[in-house]
Amino acid sequence: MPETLTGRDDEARAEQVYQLVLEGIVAGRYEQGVRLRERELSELYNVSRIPVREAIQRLEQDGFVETFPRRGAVVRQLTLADVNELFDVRLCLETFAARMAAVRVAAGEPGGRLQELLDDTRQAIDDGRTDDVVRLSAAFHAEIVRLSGNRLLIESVKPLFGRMRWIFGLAHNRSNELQRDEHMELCNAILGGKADLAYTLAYSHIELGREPVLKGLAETLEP
Amino acid sequence: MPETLTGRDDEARAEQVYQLVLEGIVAGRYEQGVRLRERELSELYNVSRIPVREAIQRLEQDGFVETFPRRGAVVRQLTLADVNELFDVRLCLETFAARMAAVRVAAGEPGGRLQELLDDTRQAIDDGRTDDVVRLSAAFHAEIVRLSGNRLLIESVKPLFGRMRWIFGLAHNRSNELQRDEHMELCNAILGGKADLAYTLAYSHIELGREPVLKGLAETLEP
DNA sequence: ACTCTATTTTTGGTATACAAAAAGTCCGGA
DNA sequence: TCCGGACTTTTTGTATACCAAAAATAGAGT
Repeated sequence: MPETLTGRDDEARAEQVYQLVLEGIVAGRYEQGVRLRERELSELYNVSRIPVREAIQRLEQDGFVETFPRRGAVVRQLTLADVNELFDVRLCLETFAARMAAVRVAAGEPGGRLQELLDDTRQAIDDGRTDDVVRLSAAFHAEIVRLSGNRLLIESVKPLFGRMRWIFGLAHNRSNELQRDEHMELCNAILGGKADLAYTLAYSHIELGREPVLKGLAETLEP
Repeated sequence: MPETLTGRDDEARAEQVYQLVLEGIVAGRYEQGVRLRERELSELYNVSRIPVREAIQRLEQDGFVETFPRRGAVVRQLTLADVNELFDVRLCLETFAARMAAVRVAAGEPGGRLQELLDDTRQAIDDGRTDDVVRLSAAFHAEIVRLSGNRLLIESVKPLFGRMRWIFGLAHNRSNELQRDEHMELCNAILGGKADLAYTLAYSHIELGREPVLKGLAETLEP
């Protein structure tokens, strides 16, 4: 097992445990429905139960596990309804973020790393680095939210992005090329300060992602 | 001090500590900027540090305290920017909830306790029970979100409502009468299945609440 | 008054213990 | 064989005691 708290352990233990377990869940090493026992994890990662509890608590907030009183934590079972709900909430928040980002850019705020992320994605696609494409794509969405300037929005969206990452691990997505094109259009709208256009483009871009993910997940769920 | 874990303490200690501290913050007993020391709280409430830590962690997620590594938790300082951000995110999520609630009612789902809450508010206003009016008003908003049927949305909105309660404790609101009229219109739109109208009414109702709260808070912040 | 140092507090973490609730196991009877 | 209840084991939630290291505070010297 490659997952031990190696090297400098002067970092926050709870944070490390959180990351490791999260990685395990997203990568599918912890299958859905599996119980996460405190002692088990604390022995596996060589920490006491306290950081483990803290990590589990955070995993629960972020929607990866479900806990039951006196029964502990279980890796959540993702349903199609969950995915639909996730896309609906993303539509609410990310379209607003796109509009606000455009408004702020129009008002003179810097455009952040938007263009840069887009260029990097281009490179990653050309090089066939699929993992990087996914990561950069997610970073693009996160950057838009960051550009909205609304800290509460950023905070509210964070758990949604975590879930997206998880879902993408289970259900593959549509063409990276198509997505990048949409990102480019959206990027131009935001950097051009065109708020309504940014809103519309963000809406259709997110909505276009729904069906493929639902289909992909449906296959994984019922083989 | 009336705040000790009295009676049957067979309930979750962490939950009780959370509630008690939260109550203290909302009621203004813990002023903004005050440090929340683990030992202090554990002695005050007669529990060990573990439930206290868990409670503080949850208070942080819900936006009531801020924690700094090795320095612990501090009651957050609410700024006007925070209030604006909160209203913006509420506009995103609650208007969507109102629309969805109307759609679902139109599709035959039950209308929940919406009408009932409205009637109770009427009574509370007539009786001059101001606290109940505020509580019922908040419950009305929560009920709309619940009727949206989106569990992720419900979850995402919960911390926002907690913050609203806090803010209303600091800055008083506009006329209960006016608000109730708006609630009534919104209720009718939802129960009538008029999705677009529900959306519009929810939007203006929330937006109308912004200025008074900002003004009220500005006075409290700078006396 | 102001800065630098020494002392005390406080956090984040470990280890251990224990009651009570779940979960798991076993056994006898239909 | 299958079922249901009694018994045993696990696991959580919490308490207590303790520690290193960082932060806050007090103190001393200029």
